[in-house]
Amino acid sequence: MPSSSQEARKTPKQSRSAVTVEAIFTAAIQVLLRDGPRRLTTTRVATRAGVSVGTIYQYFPNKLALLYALLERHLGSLAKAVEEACEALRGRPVLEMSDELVRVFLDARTAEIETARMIYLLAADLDTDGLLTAIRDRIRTAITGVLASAADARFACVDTAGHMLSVILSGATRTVLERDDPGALEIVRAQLPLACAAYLTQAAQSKP
Amino acid sequence: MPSSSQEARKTPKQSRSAVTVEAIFTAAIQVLLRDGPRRLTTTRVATRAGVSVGTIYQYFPNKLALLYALLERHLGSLAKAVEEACEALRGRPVLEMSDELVRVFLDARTAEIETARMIYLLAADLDTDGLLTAIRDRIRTAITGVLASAADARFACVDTAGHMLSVILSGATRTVLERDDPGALEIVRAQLPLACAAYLTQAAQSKP
DNA sequence: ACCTGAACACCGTTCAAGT
DNA sequence: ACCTGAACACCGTTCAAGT
Repeated sequence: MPSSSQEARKTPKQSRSAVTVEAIFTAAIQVLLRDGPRRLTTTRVATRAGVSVGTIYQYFPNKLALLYALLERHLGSLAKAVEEACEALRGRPVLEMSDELVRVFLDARTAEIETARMIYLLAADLDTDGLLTAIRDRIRTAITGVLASAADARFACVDTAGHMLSVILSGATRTVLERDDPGALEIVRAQLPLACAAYLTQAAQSKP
Repeated sequence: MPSSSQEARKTPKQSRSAVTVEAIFTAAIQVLLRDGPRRLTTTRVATRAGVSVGTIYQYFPNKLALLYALLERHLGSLAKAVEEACEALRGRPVLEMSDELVRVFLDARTAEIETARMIYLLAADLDTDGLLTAIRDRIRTAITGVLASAADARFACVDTAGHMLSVILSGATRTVLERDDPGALEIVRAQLPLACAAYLTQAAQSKP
C-alpha cells in the first residue's frame, strides 16, 4: 500500500467542511470504542457523523487514510509530551530523568487508555513504517539530548544509551498498555524508574 | 467475539484431513508472506492450499479461528523456549540468566522474523486476551522460578522482579521486532543483557 | 467422512446527480 | 464547493449436492 494513499485528499477550505472533518474523526473514535475495530465500517462512521459515505471520500482517499490520521494524532501527542518533558529536564540528574520519563510515557498512554488501545489495534492494517520511524526518531533524539545534558553523569556512548532507554520505555509501557491488568501497571510504574536508573548508572561513568 | 468461535471446529480423524489442515496452515503463511495481511482472504488461502473454500470451514468456524491458530503456534513456541531455558539456568548466577534470556527472546523472534511480524499484525483482529494471558503467565512463572534459584542473589520480592523482567524482555524484543532496523537490533542485543543485569543486581541483595 | 462451489449478506469505493 | 446514495466489485460464510 503506497503511503500516498494515506494522506488527506484535500484540506478543508471552508468552515463547513472543517466541521465535517471533525465530525468524521469524532464519529470514528466513537464507533471504535463502541463497536470495536472490526465493525468500524465507512457506512457506520458516516451514519454516526451524520453525513453520507461519499463525503468521507472527499477528505480521505480511503478508509485506511482515515485510520492513519487517527494514529498520527495519537503518536504525535506522545512524541510532543516526551519532547516537552526532555526540554524541562535539561541539566537535571539522571534519577530525576528516569522518574519523569517513565511518568510521561505512562501518563500519555493511560490518559485515554481505551482509545489508545483501539488505535494501536488499527495500526495493523496500515503502512506505518514511515510514521513510526519519524515518531521514534523524535523520541530518541529528545531522550539522547537530555541524557547528554545530565548534571551527574557522562555516558561512554550517549547515542547507545538514548536508543536503549527509548526502546525500554516504549516497549515496557506498551506491553502493560496492551494488557488489561492494573496490577501489572502498578508494578511497572514503581519498578520501571528503578530499572532505567540502574541501566543509566551502569552505562555512565559518574563525573568526579 | 466469543472465544468459542476461535477454536477448531473438529479435529481431523483421518490422515486425509490431517494433510488438508496442514496444507491450509502452510498456505495461510505463504499468502501472508507473499500478499500481506490485508490480502489474506479465505478464497486465496483455499486456492493456494488446493482445496475449496468450504473445506476451510470444516476445520475452522471462521477465518479468525484460522489466524488464531497461527498465533497460538507461534506464541506457544516462544513460551516453550523460555521455559526450557529457565530449566537449564536453574541455580546459575544472575548475569548468566540475563544473557541467556535475552538471547532466547531475540532468537525465538528473529528466527522467522517476517513470519513473526506478520502474525503479530494479524493478532489485531483477534480476541487474544485469554491466549496472551496464558502465555505471559507461563513466561513470568518460568522467569520468577529461575530468579528464585539464582546462586548469587536473593530478591527482596522475587515476584516483582520476575514480573518486571518479563515485561522488559517482552517489550524491548517486540519493539525491535516491529522495526526493520538491524542497527537497533544489534544495540538491543548488546545492551539489553546489561540493562537486565543492572536491574536485577539492584533488585537483589547479594548473599554474603 | 470429506469436499465442492454457487448463492447470500455485507463492506469499500465510485460517480453522476444534486444544492 | 460540498454533499448524496444507488451501483459495482469483492470478501466471509453457508449449505445442498456430490464422492
